[in-house]
Amino acid sequence: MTAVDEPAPGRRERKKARTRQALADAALRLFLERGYDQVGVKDVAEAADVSVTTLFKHFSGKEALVFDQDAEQRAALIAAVRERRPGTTVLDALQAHLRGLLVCAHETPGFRDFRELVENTPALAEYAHRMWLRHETALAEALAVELGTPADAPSVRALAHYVLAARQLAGGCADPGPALDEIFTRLRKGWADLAG
Amino acid sequence: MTAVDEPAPGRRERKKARTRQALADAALRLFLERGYDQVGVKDVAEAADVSVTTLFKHFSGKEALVFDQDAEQRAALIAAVRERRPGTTVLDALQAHLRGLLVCAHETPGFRDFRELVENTPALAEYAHRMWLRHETALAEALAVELGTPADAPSVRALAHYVLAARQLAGGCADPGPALDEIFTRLRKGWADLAG
DNA sequence: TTAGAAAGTGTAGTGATTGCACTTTCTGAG
DNA sequence: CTCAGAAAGTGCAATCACTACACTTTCTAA
Repeated sequence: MTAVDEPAPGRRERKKARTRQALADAALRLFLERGYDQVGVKDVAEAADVSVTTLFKHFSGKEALVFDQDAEQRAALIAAVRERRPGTTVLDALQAHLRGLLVCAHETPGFRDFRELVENTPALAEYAHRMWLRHETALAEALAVELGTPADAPSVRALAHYVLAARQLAGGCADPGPALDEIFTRLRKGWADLAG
Repeated sequence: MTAVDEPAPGRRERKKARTRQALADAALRLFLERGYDQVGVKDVAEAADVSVTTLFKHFSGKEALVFDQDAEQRAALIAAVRERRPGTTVLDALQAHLRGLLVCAHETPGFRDFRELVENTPALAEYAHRMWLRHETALAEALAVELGTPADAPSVRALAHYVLAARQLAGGCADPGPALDEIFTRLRKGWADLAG
């Protein structure tokens, strides 16, 4: 939805993107087939028909091969806050957004296997978690703007962190939906003076 | 403070403990001197006068060399909840405990350098964080006992997680003390029905 | 047209971590 | 006391992610 880069694709850029995609695809396929630990970066590179050196020019590490969505994820999160329906509180908007993510992960057929792979591979689970929590600062800034407070206020940073953490917290429960509701209800009480 | 293991030390156990300690000491010294990344496990092993293989029989990885306090840390956390002064709420007790940790890390001269080392070394910072968050389940159980709720209730798990996260949250602020107070005030509001 | 940036390659290396086969050192039952 | 075996320690070779380097092959843009 946020397409701002089509001014001069150039053959070069196209090839580059193609290689990158080939790597990501090969990686996901192999990981799902054999398991993360049973696949070496060498295998991925070979499957994508490039050298290992090239692989590392495109991705910062083995885990990064599976998470190419960082930017989109963050953009969606911030958009959920900034472009919420008028009259909606930020917490309502965030709750809805997180619910969407949970549903997507749990019910979309394609995401199922991916989700399982990540959850059953400690290295990947951690990486995903780290990556997700890295949105904390961005979210805190967005919240600060909406609430009219400084972005480095402890209460705002904490709220941002707690909202993000709510995802894993709810996701780890037997029944994620109600769990998410409960957590957000409590957050609303605690932050009633800032976000209703 | 929790000494329950003196039944049959045996020369063997003693030597084992000594080797372990020698490794931990050598590691901390070298890391502080040269920096974590500038020291190889080989160097540590040599400094402690054992083989690299032996080092890995004692510690699960390079990072673990610096964190030998996992069990004590958890015990202290749980104790802060279970052995709190009568009439004190669990959140009061936890807040006091966390404040103690912050003060200790910031003012005790010996801990200063250690703290800095950990914070300036991504690998260590992450490891410490992971390790700390691993107390979540234990804390949730302790809380559940005190509050008379099931340990896997989302609200309890979330509270445990949020309390633990409060440490880093406050520690990252310019003025940790007030930040901690503010966060706990909000948590108390949100969880008023469970922990006053 | 051509200089140079950018993509890609192969080789060789480092550093953490593991497996294996082995020696040494204690401990506990007989 | 002694001896079998568990546990601690050793050395070596290998794996695996990742990096540095020096090089070739495109493309692009002035």
